[in-house]
Amino acid sequence: MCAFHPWDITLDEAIQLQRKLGSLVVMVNPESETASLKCSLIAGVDTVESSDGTAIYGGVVIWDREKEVVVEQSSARTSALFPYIPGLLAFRELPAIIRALEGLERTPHAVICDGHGLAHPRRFGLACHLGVLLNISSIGCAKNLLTGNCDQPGHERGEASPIIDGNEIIGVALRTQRGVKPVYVSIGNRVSLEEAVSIVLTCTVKYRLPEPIRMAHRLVTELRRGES
DNA sequence: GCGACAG
DNA sequence: ATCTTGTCGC
Repeated sequence: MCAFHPWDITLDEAIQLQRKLGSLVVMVNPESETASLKCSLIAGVDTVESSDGTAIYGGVVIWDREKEVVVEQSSARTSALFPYIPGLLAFRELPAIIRALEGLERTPHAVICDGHGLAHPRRFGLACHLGVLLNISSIGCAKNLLTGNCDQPGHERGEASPIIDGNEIIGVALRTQRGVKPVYVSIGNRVSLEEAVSIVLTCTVKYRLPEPIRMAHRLVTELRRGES
């Protein structure tokens, strides 16, 4: 079982938990900028369901963005205890992700998540949830918007436009490659939005999605193939 | 009430 | 997420 807090809870309890933990998000990197630049180990996490939907495969890959190679990976399989509900994704995916992370020997500088961080109705998406529970730096990198609106960013790699919800900027739409759809980057925990964007950009060498996310996706998909 | 809705 | 073959392009 996972520590931290229960995962087999009701919908109302999950929402209250998000409101409670939301105040613990740290929107800056406590480490110095110079120190963060030296850290090249970035992890990506992802999950996939078993074909019958009763199990979750979680995977994590640590990517060295300087050498551009995978240096470590870990995975886990857990029972699915919570349904997929937009806004409550963390309660379905995090148990498997956390168990996968516990299998790592190295400590990455930051973890990129396949989903939102602050760009969430209650400002507490999966990336925030993971970062707060483990007290680590985390980044949300989603393929679609959940809440808020934004203009289309310029078509060149690196161009971005803010995601606005009400009167606050909750993330950015970021063009990671020329001519591809943008990804939606937001703060998870212990990073600034600027550093989150920088990390995502340095990890998108060739494709739309950050390399650590692509590798983690590949890992869990392969696990399901061989165990279903 | 109606539409939107990460993976 | 998933249903799904070929096909256009580097």
